[in-house]
This record gives sequence, C-alpha cells and structure tokens, in this order.
Amino acid sequence: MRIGELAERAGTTTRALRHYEALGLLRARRAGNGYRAYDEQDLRMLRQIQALRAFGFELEDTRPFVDCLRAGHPEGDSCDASIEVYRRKLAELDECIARLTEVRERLGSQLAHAELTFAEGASEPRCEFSCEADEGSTR
Amino acid sequence: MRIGELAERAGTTTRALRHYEALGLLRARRAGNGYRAYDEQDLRMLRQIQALRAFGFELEDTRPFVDCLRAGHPEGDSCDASIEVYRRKLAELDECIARLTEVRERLGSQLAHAELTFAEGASEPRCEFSCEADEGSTR
DNA sequence: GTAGACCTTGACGCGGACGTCAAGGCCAGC
DNA sequence: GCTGGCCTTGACGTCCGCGTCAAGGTCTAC
Repeated sequence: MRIGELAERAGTTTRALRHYEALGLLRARRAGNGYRAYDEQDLRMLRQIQALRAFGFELEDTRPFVDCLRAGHPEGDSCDASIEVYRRKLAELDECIARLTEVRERLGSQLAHAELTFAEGASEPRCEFSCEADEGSTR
Repeated sequence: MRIGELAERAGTTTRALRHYEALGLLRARRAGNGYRAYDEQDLRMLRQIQALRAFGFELEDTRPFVDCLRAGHPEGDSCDASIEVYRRKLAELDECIARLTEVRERLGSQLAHAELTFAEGASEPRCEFSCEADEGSTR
C-alpha cells in the first residue's frame, strides 16, 4: 500500500510516516515510480510505535521494539533491548511521579498558607507538567 | 546593581534576565549609560520566579506572582490572581500524576508479561497491544 | 489531453526557555 | 592610550514531533 493508505489505516499522517523514515525508524521499499510501498508488517511496526508513543515514549525509545519486530520476533517486546527500555521507562516514571507528588504537596501547603490571608475563586485543570526525566510531557 | 551581579547573586544567567525583560516579566530601569540597573526588590521578584519555575511553572504563570510583589504586597502569593494560579496548577498536577500513574501500571504489566513470555522463549498471542488510549502525547 | 488525486523532496514554522555567538559601546586600571 | 571586563542589541541554534506550504512528478478517469 502507499503512504496515504497506511496513514489512514493507522490514524496518523503521511508527514509522520515520512518523519519516521527520515529517522530510519520505519523505512519503506520503493515502487518503480518512486512511491513508498508499505506492507502489513510495516503497519504492525507503525502500530507498535503508536502504542509506545501513547505511553509517552520518545521515538528513539521505540526503535528497539520496531527493530525487534523487523527481526522477525513475535512481539516488539520479545527482545532484551526492548525489555531494557521498559525497565528504564518504568524507573523514569516512578521518579517522575515521585517528584510531581512532592511538588504537589509543597504547592498544596503553599496554597493553604496563602489562603489564610485571602478570599477565593475557581478554575480548571489542564496537565502540562513535564518531568525532567521526561515521561508524560503532555501537550 | 548591574545584570551580571544580579545573575550571580541569584544563580542564573544574564541571558535569562534579558529574556525575562523581553517578556515584560522583570523590567529593569536603565542607568545613564544604558546599562540595566536592578535593586533588591528585583532580586526578590527574580527569586519568586525561580521558586515557581522549580515547581514546574511556566514563565507566564509566574507573572501574577511577580506583579503581586511589584504592587507592594508582602508575598508573591498575597493576591487573588496568584492563588488562582496555585489552584489551577494543583489541578494540573493531580491530573498529570493520575495519568502517569495509570501509564506506569499499564507499562508495568506490559513488562511483566513480556518478561514472562520472553523467559519461556515462547510467543503467545497477546491481545492486540495497540492499546490506543489516546492519553498522553499530542493534543 | 486534461483535471485532479495522489505522490515526491525540500525547507521553514511552532512552542519554551533560554544558549551562544557577533559586533560594538562603556568604563576602570595601568 | 590601551587592555580587559563588563555591558548593549540583535539574531540564529537547540530539542521534538511533527504541521504546513511549495514546486513539481505520476497515475487514473473521463
């Protein structure tokens, strides 16, 4: 299939696919006319990338998983390198959550203290904290 | 004092200070020769900015606090606008922590499963792992 | 043979908080 | 007068994951 079809089937954009190829992450073979040609295996790798991105993985960190699939393994995480990334990410997440939790508490008491001398109001959420360890940058 | 001294006393850089001024966040008066001139009050506002940045605040979100100080209030959070930002940030933090915690758990079980099947050298058809919960990433 | 839907590469834009030159002005000390 | 250290205003670079043109090639349908 061509790039447009793959993008549509995976719910992404052709720009993203070209970006992945530029990174050497998801390389396509070329048809005679120069068009990129993808197959079901590529779709599979793409879905792997998307699943990990949803977890907050950076593209580089999805590479071992994609490589693992390309090497013929049954799953993207059927390889040591992938497992290692899982572990690292978990550690980063733990650290990140701990850090945010501490900030949350300090900020909470800060607010409590400030409110002692003040009136009130209201507002709404919208997460955009990003850990230095870089986990769940939301945006 | 001049920009270099302020930067050093606060443990930041002259570039950051110029950046704050460009944003209208920490404006300096000018000496006869065009040099920026700061006083102790400015140092105070700067420290307020730094304290909030350490909490993960964006520069724009520190503005109410700085303005509050500049208006002569005893603390940066002695104003309604600041309190409101506190509340919004707390809500953001809560949402963020909740999101990361969920990701952490999903990732944890993903790892557990991968380790299991990998250790057994077997491959089991795991439920389509494109858990496309459009949580983090782009928005 | 022509419209139009697809594809190609190239390259700039964005957002945040600055880092890092570059070219030049100002001032103290020797 | 000169060196050196401070300061000034630009303005581009960085990191990330693409978005968004732009100019042009390719293929299908009518």
